[in-house]
Amino acid sequence: MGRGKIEIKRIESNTNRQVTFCKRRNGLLKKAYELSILCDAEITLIVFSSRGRVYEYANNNIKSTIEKYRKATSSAPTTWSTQEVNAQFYQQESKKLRQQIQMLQNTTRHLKGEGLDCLNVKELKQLETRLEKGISKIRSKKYDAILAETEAAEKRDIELENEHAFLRSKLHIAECEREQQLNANTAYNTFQAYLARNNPLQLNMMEPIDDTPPAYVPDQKYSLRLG
Amino acid sequence: MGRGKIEIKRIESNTNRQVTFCKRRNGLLKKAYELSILCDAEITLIVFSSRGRVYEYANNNIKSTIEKYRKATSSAPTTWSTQEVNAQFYQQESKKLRQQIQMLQNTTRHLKGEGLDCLNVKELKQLETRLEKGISKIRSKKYDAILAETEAAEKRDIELENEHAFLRSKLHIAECEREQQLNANTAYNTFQAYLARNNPLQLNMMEPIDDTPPAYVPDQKYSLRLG
DNA sequence: GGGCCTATCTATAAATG
DNA sequence: TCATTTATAGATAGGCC
Repeated sequence: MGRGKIEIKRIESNTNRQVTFCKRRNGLLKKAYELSILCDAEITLIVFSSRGRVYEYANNNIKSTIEKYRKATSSAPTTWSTQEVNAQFYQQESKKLRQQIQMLQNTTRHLKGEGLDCLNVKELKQLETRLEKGISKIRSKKYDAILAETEAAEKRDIELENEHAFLRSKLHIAECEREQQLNANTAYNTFQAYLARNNPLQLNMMEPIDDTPPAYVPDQKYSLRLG
Repeated sequence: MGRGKIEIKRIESNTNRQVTFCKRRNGLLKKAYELSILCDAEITLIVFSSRGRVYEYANNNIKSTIEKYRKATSSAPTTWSTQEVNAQFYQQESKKLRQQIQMLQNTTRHLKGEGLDCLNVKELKQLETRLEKGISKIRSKKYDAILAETEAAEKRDIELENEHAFLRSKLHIAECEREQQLNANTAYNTFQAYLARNNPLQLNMMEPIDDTPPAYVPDQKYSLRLG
């Protein structure tokens, strides 16, 4: 139906295919709707376009229709849905894991000395032996660990002591330098006082005096003496 | 398309509805097929007749298409199938259980004195204390068990001894009776010999002699003595 | 503007009452 | 079966990101 008859095979032209998809999809959905109404049928129609877009028609709940279809076709119950298989698998897995946990808990309880009533003398002796082995291993490991920690602490002590000594020597040097500077300053001040008392022309008295001592104090002294 | 236009509403005539269903269903399936071919679309079509018969078209695996649809529409993940919920639940359960097993195995290993490298001195000490407590409990239980077993053995000994004594006394009585009988027999034989030597009439000598002694030997003796 | 989708028009094929 | 209704091919335009 259309301007010409067409062969039922994939339409090569992208545009034509796209347009035809749109038209025929609408037609299909409409016909599905009409059939469901006219004949009281339950219909689910799912269409994926080639680019992955999804269109659907369902006159009823789509999931319930799918479930109904599953039941209707599962007379051969060999095919399980992924979810069903998963559920079963993990259910069994859980069961096994729970059993394993039971056993492990029993073992742990016994090793902690609990729930021993079900054991006889022989089993108690075996348990005791095992615990003795364990405790000896633990003590050995503890000894190693203590040794290691002690060594680490000693090493840290030594390092600290070294650093301490280094800092002390540095401080000593700094103090010495400070003292030298103080001595120098004292000499300079003495010289200034001397100038104030003995310079009749008041030379240099108006110059600002900053904290840093003049670089060549001795030269000044000498030059003054020579002058 | 047909001899007359029809209104889209449920066809009341059963026969007409049936015929229309058959025709339109085939038409729908055909159109679905054509669309899937012409436009390279993935289509699943499920139709239930009002009498419960199922018809379907799917150019691809119907289950995989349905799964694809689920995923495509599960941007609103409010509706999960029972199987999906189950699978998820048990999957999480398995995960948790596996973690629990991991922890238990670690604990057990530590209690056995294995895999201790990850522990520090404090943890090792705690472990040691715990093991010591365990071992003392086990020893106490072992002591109790040994005691119980010893007591049971002693009790059994006593019972055996009692039984032994009882048997011995019974045997003693039996031996006494036997001896008395032997003595009685000796007296009888002596008497017979006496008869043989002193009885001129050979009275009673031809009587058979059986092993069982006569019931009243003493009386015979006395009677003979008196005679 | 460009790619993708849909609507409109019309002649004709297809569906179906 | 077949008259008649419907669907739609082809071409093109409109709308939306």
